[in-house]
Amino acid sequence: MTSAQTTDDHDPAGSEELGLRELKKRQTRMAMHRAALELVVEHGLSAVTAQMIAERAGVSTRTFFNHWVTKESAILGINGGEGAQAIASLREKLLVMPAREAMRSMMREAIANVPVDRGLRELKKQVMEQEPSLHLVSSGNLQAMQTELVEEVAEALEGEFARDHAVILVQVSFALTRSAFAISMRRGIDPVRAFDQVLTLYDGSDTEI
Amino acid sequence: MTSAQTTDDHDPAGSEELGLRELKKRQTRMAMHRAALELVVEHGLSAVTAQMIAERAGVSTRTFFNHWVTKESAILGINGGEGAQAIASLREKLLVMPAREAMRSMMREAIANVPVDRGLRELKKQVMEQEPSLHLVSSGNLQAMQTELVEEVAEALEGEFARDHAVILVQVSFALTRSAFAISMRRGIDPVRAFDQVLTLYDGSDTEI
DNA sequence: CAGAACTGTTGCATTGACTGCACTATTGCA
DNA sequence: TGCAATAGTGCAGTCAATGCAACAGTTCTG
Repeated sequence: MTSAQTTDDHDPAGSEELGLRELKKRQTRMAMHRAALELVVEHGLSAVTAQMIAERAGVSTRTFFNHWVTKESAILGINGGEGAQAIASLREKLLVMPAREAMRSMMREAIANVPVDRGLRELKKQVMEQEPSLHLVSSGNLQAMQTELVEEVAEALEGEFARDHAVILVQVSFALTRSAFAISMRRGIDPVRAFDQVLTLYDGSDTEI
Repeated sequence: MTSAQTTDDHDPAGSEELGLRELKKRQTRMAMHRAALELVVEHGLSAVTAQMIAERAGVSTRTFFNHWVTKESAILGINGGEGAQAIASLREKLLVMPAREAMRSMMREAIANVPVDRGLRELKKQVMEQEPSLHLVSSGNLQAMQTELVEEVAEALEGEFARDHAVILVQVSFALTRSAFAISMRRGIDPVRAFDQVLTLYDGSDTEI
C-alpha cells in the first residue's frame, strides 16, 4: 500500500486535488528547501543559518522550524517521518518472504519514496559533494529506527545467532542503501536504479567484499 | 606503526612515563567522561546538559568544550582524531594485501584502539542500550572519513566499476564494524572478538544476507 | 452568505550547544 | 630561578531549536 501511487509522485500535477491551504504549504516548503540548497552551495553549510534560509524563502524563522526538524533536514528535504512507514512495510513483507528479501524490498521502497525534484537534482548533487557530512544525516533518520528493525528481523530469523544475524543484515542493508545514494548522486542516475546496480555488484562479488 | 603499542593501551599503567601536566589532563578527561555517562543513565540524554556534566566533573563549562567537540563525544569518550590514523593505516595495508583484507584489518585495528575502561564498560553498555541515537554518533567520526577511504580503495581496485565497488566495500565494512559494536555491547564481550564473530557469521551466510 | 472551526504563519521569550578572547595558574625546561 | 608552554576559567556572543499566545487566511457547516 505504501507504493501505490509512487509512479507519478514526481509529476508536477497532483496539486489539482489539493486545497488551497495544502498547496500554499507545499509551495513554502519547496521554497525553503530550494533556498537552503542554494545557500549551502553559495556559502557552505556552516556559514548558512536558519535565519538566512527563512529570509530567502520569504518566511519567518519560526515557520522554518515549523516545517523542518533541523536545519539539515531542510537542506535534504526530508522530515524523519519516513521511518515509521518503513517499519510497517517491513513487517508485512516479513510474513511472505525471507528476511533478506524483505529488507531489500523495504529499502527499495524507501528509496523510491524519496521525492526527486528534477530542478533540484543538480543542486542537491552539488551540495552532497560539497558537504560529505550530510550523507550521515541523510541516512540518519532511517537508521534511527535501527533498533526496531532489528527487533522485527530477529523474530523472523531462527537459530542461536538470530539476533546477531539480524543486526548484521540490517546494518548491511543500510550500507547498500547508502552506497546506492552515493552512486546515484555521482552518476546523476535514479536512486532506485542505482540500488539495483549496487545489489548486482554486491551479489556478484563474493571475492571482493 | 599505528598499532605499535595498542596491546596494552587499556592498561591502567602507562601514566608513569607521562608528566604531571598530561596526567592531570587525562584525569579531568576521565572525570568528564564518567560524569557524562552517569548523568545520561540517571536522567536520559536529552535531559543532560553540558553544564551538568562539567559541574559533576568539577570543571568549568568552558573547559568541558575545550576537551570535547560535542556533548555526545564526551559521553562516548571519543574525539574525532581517530580517523586520520585509520586512513594512514589503510594506505599502508593496501600496498601489501587486497582491498577487502585491508579494510577489514584496518577496521579491526580501529576497533582495538578504542579505549575500553573496565570500570566504565557496564556504564557505557547501559547508555548505549538506553540511547540508540548514540550509535549513529559513535560511527559518525569514522564515517566522516568516508570520502577519503573510498578514494584510497578505489585506486587499489581495478575495472570499470572500481569506484562503485569501493563505495560498497567501505560502506559494508562500516556496517560490519557497527554490528560488532552493537553485539559487543549487548553480550558484554570485547569489541574485537565481536568483530571476528561478525566476520565469521557474515562470511558463512551467503544465503542470509 | 455568515459564523465557527481549523490550521498555517508569526513574534517573543527562553534554553542550551558551542566559540572566540583575554586572563590566570600551573607545569616543564633551561 | 626565570621563561615558555599550556590547561583551566570567566565572559560575551552566535545560533539552533522549542513553547506559547496571537493573528490571519481557509475550509466547513448551517
